[in-house]
Amino acid sequence: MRYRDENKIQAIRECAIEMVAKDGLENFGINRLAKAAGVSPATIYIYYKDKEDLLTSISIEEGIKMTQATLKDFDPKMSFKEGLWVQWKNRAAFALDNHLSANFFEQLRNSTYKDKMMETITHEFRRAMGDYVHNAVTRGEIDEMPLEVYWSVAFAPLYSLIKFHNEGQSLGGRKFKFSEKIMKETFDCVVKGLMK
Amino acid sequence: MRYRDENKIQAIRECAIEMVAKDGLENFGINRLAKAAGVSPATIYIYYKDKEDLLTSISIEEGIKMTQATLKDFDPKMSFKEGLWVQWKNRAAFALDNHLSANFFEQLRNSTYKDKMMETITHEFRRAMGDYVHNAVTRGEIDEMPLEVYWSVAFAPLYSLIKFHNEGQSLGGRKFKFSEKIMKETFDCVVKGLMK
DNA sequence: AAGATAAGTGAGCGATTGCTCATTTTAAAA
DNA sequence: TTTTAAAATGAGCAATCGCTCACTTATCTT
Repeated sequence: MRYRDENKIQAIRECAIEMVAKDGLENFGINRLAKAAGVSPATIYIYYKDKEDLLTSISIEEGIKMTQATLKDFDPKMSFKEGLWVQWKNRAAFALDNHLSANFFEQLRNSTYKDKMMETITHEFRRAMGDYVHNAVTRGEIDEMPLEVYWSVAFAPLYSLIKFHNEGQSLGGRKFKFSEKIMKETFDCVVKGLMK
Repeated sequence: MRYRDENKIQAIRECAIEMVAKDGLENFGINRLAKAAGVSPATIYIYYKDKEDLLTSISIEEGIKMTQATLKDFDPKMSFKEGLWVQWKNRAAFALDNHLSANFFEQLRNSTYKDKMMETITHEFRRAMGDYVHNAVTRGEIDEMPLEVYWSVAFAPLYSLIKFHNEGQSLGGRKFKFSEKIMKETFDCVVKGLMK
């Protein structure tokens, strides 16, 4: 027997993330990836069934990493405001530290691969958020609402800010820069809207 | 001389939008497009310099249509709350009526083509929003904030809701359905957070 | 040392990619 | 009617695509 070379599989994963993030999902290809990772195209098919399997598998792994990072020091029994703030800080820190992963994930989430990848992620999310949101409702901190509405109000603004920052986009004349101060102000705004 | 056949160029545009929306940007190709639109591949290059020019041109056109639709019956002199509500209703109606366009636009906005397309769109947006937001600030309805923060809080939640609806995604067990009632509730939540 | 088994490879398959060019078609201008 | 010039075409180019296979290499068990 011969054991799998963990350096190889890791090189494949990291190169795939970097390529998609930098050149775009539409320019991602197996032959390119093999060359970039320094392996044979055939080697990739030892680890992944096909191109779709590779992309969805990696995006699920990254999604789980992101979810776990977001939930660091988080406890479902926290007050609503404190709990959401912990998640915002964690999520922002992860996106800044791993902006290739974050970009990769965001591209997959807006592609035809989204269905397969989001199954696992949303299940993970729901398991983690269910109790916390329910507690906040029963404590009378927030109104009951569909989880999709909650996500849209509580997280979409943060994701948007991170995107503006990471992609160097700008609506004003000067380039937008993320900062803890801006994040806190935006957070206060969102929490004020959500809480009774 | 021979005149350009407007049916042809329109067929090219509409098929491109449909193909990207349904099969994904990563599966979009010129030869496919030509076959779907019933024209020769070479014909496409009469109207567009290359694949990138085609995608960015169409996305800019659709973006401008979307912006104009969003600003229907909108007046920069409106009160903050009324003005934002008009835009939410318009934007949601457009996305439901033209969900292929909306999906196409969203995919381009999350791809490597985003830089080229967003230049024009954000300029249009800034021209339209500048006065309105400024008025709201001087009237003391909202605090001053970077345009990116404003956009993230005021619009990102709506875009997220529309995506949940159009793409049939779901966080809860049952499928999420958009409705005027849910939109209004979400809107109230957002406005409460933004206004003093 | 020999045998077994899975990891890993490089060449290359058929299909498809973005794009071009020699040619034909069309309709206005002369 | 003839000329003219742009619109439109279909065949097909070089390059690349996703993927496979016959084969070599490494490391375990016997």
